[in-house]
Amino acid sequence: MNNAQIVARFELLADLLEFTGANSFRVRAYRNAARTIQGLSQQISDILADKSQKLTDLEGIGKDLADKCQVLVETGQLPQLEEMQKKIPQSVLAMMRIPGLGPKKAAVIYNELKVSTLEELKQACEEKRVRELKGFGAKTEQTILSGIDLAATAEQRTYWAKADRLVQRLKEHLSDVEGIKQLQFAGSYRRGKETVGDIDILVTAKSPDTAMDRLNEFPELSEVIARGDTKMSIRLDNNMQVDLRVVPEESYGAALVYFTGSKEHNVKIRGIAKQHGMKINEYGVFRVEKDGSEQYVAGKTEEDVYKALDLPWFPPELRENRDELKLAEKGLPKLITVEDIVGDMHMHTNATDGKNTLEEMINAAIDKGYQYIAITDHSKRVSMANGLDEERLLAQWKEIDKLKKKFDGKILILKGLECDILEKGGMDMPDKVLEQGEWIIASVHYGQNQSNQQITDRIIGALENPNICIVAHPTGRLINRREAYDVDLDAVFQCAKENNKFVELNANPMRLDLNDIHCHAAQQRGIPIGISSDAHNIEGLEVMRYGIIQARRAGLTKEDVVNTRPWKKIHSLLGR
DNA sequence: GCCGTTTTCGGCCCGACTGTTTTCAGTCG
Repeated sequence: MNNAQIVARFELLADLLEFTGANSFRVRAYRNAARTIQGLSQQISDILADKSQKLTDLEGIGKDLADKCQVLVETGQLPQLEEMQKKIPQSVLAMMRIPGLGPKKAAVIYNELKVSTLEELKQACEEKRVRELKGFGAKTEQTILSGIDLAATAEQRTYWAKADRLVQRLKEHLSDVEGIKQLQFAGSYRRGKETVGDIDILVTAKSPDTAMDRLNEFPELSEVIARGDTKMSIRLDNNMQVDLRVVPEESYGAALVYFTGSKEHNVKIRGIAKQHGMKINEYGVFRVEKDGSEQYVAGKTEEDVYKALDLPWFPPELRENRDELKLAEKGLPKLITVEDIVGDMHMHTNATDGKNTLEEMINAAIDKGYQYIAITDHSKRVSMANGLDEERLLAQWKEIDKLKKKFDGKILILKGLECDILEKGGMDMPDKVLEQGEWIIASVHYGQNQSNQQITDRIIGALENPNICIVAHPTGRLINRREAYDVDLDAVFQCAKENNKFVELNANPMRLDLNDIHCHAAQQRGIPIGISSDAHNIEGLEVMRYGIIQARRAGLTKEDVVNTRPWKKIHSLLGR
């Protein structure tokens, strides 16, 4: 049983426990453990097999959950979970996804009305049976009814890049409003998560109503979920929720910390505040006096808030309660920025499935100020993309040799290829050809359903080939669309390290592969990471910034990344 | 269920908003 499967079991158990009204801290313990495991780059089964390691050393995993992990790995089952699943139909849990319906209310509906599916619940609402329950009313019934479809279709988070476009429209809409002083988008958007659930807006304003009235006029608004003195929630036509919060100026920094999250980071710093005899909430940091009174200490800016707790300001991308607090003790890393990037080493032209010509791509790269680019079209196995065979590739490289002269002094153009790793292993191009190139990428496009062993062997085989420089999108996942293929990244990293090879962070917002956790693991092993656009047209070069955000979440600095260096340095990194 | 510079018990972050009550429980972030 792999980590993802263990995580799913623990999450399900947490849901079931919550539904049965278990101690909420116990529920949280399961969720925390699931989170920790999700963030591991090593398999639980490997840790168990390694006598020098202990599961209980992991944060949030004590004796009990360590035992449960072991049982899961060894038997693939968890008796406690089986028990609960027998008692509670899984369809009941879907009710808890309806906005406004939590575990308590869902349990009442299930126990009193014997309703266990969304379909039955809809019927019960329509027959006005729900409003008869104690603690329920006509309004709640209506909320449930309108939320049922949402619960059925929801669960899909929006790509960061798409959320960003919405944020820009909201920013524009709220920009020239008289009375709004400060405005910032917070939440997972600000932390740069690869997907975003909802949009959080924080403002300071003369009166909350100015901001709320303006949001109320947003053209994409479909309904107002709630509106109080300082807080307003709306839903948009695309079902996305937007929360607006208005705070006083002296609380702006504290509120920004609070609403940027993550929840886990906040819980942690609240604990630290307590140790300091202080309290932190969205209004500020307060010293708690012996008589119980509270004294405002800080809150105007984020820097003030962290400083009051003897902490440095954390870039939002690091606020995940992974290891940022430990890092802070020796000084936070200087995270990479998009300005550090001096070249792009993965792009396609109209020779294969790209839209633009060689020269168009080159000129676009010059406009971006790059020192160099690698032209890396597909190899022939990717027939769908009109992949290059030996003859066409050599012709393209000949052309590039000419262009090298033409663009001399302006930009360096590298002869590259995105060469497929064949299903049976081996490269989709003879070595005698590959060795004439300057930057050969290896990637898996076919046979993605193969076993862990097969896929791992294929990638390792590629990295051991002296002509290969880097493995592209190493896990093959497509966010919200396709799971990663079953690959032993530990073994891949090991091989990359031994052979002076690199791994890619593909900046396409649907890929972002490697993800933040894997990039961090590669960094810790000292494997240089190449951040590439994988552009298929000139506009595609712009996705580099999404890769940078992901890299920042991984804690990468300029030094960890391949294409922050001049080409000559990269050449020597490869041991050439 | 986890955790420990208040250390093996007793905490565990904290406040806004809603709907249903008639002072508050539930939900959410």
